[in-house]
Amino acid sequence: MSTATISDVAKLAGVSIKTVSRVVNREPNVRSSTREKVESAIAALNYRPNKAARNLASHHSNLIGLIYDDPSAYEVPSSGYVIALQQGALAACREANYELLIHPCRFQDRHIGKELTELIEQVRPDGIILAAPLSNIPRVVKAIEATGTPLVRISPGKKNGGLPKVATDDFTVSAEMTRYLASLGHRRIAFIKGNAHHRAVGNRFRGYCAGLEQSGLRYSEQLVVDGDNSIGSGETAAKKLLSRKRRPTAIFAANDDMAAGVIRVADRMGIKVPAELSVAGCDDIALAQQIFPALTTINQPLAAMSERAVYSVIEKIRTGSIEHDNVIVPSSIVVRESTGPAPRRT
Amino acid sequence: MSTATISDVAKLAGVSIKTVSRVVNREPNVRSSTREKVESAIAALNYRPNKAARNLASHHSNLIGLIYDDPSAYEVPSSGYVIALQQGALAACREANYELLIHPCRFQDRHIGKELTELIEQVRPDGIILAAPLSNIPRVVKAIEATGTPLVRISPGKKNGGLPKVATDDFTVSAEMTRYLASLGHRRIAFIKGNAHHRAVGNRFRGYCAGLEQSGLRYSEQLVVDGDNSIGSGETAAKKLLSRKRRPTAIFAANDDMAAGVIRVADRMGIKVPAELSVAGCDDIALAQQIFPALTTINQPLAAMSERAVYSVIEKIRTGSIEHDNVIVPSSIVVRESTGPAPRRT
DNA sequence: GCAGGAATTGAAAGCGTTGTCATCACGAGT
DNA sequence: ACTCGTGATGACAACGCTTTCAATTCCTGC
Repeated sequence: MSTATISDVAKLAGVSIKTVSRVVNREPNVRSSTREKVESAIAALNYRPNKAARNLASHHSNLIGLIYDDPSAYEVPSSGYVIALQQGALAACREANYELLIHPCRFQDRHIGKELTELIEQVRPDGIILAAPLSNIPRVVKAIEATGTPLVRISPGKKNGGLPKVATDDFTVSAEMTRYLASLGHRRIAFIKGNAHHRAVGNRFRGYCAGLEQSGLRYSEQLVVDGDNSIGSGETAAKKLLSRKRRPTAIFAANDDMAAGVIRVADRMGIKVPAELSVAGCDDIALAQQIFPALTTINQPLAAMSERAVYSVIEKIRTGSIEHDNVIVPSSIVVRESTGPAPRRT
Repeated sequence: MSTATISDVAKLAGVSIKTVSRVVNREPNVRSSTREKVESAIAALNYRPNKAARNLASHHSNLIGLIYDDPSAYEVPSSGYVIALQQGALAACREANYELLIHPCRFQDRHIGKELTELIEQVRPDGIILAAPLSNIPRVVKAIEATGTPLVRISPGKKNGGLPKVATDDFTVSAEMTRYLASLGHRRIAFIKGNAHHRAVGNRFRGYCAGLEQSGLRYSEQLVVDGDNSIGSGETAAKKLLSRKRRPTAIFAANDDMAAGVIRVADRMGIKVPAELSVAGCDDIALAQQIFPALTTINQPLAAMSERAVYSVIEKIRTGSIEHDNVIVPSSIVVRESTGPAPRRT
């Protein structure tokens, strides 16, 4: 009884294979008595449709590709990012009866365009989810677009054509974080910018600016430093900021790694967090709750985003278009131990 | 020119489709002039074999399933484990031209057996890699075995039938770590056991015992405490050990999380690491190099193990058996900052 | 120059579905 | 009763490849 085929079922149920196919695919126009006969035959034979045959006949692969920046390319891989991404995508795929194919790749690689083209032509996924920061790399996006495969991007920084995407409102929530810091009494709130390649860096910075204004604070170039998203760059930036005569009482970094760097430097300089300095990050990576003091940050609903992205791409596959092609998933600030009231005296 | 098929290539090259098939599959007995004709036709048409058709005709799915414990089921997910696992498996799959299908699942789930059976019957992967700690759960292993799909387990604790596996020699390297600590002058080396479900916990403990003996130290029940692999349990164990009148000068924990807990507690108690207390862990997770002081630990070559596992399972698929069905991947101790010479006075 | 065997090639039959279209049965409308 | 329309069902041709086995070609040795 290795594997029953559709014709075995048809024979047992006394109908044609087409009718079995109709039942299996939940197509209409099958008398309920017939449906029952077929269903019991399916149960009796433990029949499972053969995916390969189905794919061949229907010209679909039933595969969704999830493409993301390879975390193992880095010294200290931020694997939580990928896991969350996979989790959401897997949940959606399971629900919709698709298979998920993962494809980590390195965007520094010069041949990444060709690599992706090859991959897509060989595997022929029905749809593709492209995660940040790859969703920001034009040659990556273009290579995928050129294959004609439905594509949904996650957190693409810049807008690009009418390509469907799923993102968070970095601007609004960064402003919220800034206002939160201001509400704690901080007047000198510094900002560490991130690597221009990653995420919606610009939006975070603009949110910071807006938050200052909304809190009646003046923007000062003195309080803004560049970083590149690494812990090390956070340390460098912190050293610069904290060695000023009138140092900031709060530092808001565009990602958690840089915020962790800030905390490390403050510790070395003997500056107490949060008593003398409040530190806030962005992304809520696992590290955020592992360091001491635990980091106040902005959560990044990655799983929710990838789940929505999969739903969107499936909608595109099935209907040929996407109703909401610019989904915004809400994010919020997560208050932990690294932020507190501004110190009394400066 | 949507997609060229094998007959398009055959027509252009002036041969039969069977010959094209031979060239594509690198079969022998094709005249090199013929091969060249076919190859240039393939290039001209940008032909890619259709996987679905190929799978249907050959009764293979070209899929390897990687099944592992779902990290997002935990509070603080140890995602590095999964990423490393995926990395090795992906590398091997890419090389052998297989697709990798990932399937995280929760072993606490009572229906996990049925879930896996369903998965395998529907997707029909050609082979399966089962990672620890799932590789230790009898009902999981049995469910997969029952489907008849080739299976290779990673780090199964207990032996089980002649099932092929890939593992590290936890016993030997744990003994090595213990000897290393002894060589630093430590006489009272404590051990924190791990959760009995995870990994080859017994082997680590036995390695510790052997290491003591090899160093001429006496085993003492006083120095062994139970843990459950969590940071919290490491803290609890550390409190117990460090509040003794003659406290240990070194603590070797069966995993890194517990070792991190030890360091945290030592910090709170004002015990300097490594000056007054050496701490060693096991697994070399990302956290190990992020905490301060960076943790001396035992590396776990997860990527190498999953890569070997995939090669083994493919061997099984192709030849029907596996020559080396018990691969041992070497692991070694990684000395960082958390261990040092034993303090002079006790 | 020819038998014999190995190397090379091809024709045709699947593989297990879905898609297309024809057919059939059954009521409603007249 | 008779036609029409609609819902229900089936026959059969794809889908693009591998497999099987027969046919052809090419050598080799005598």
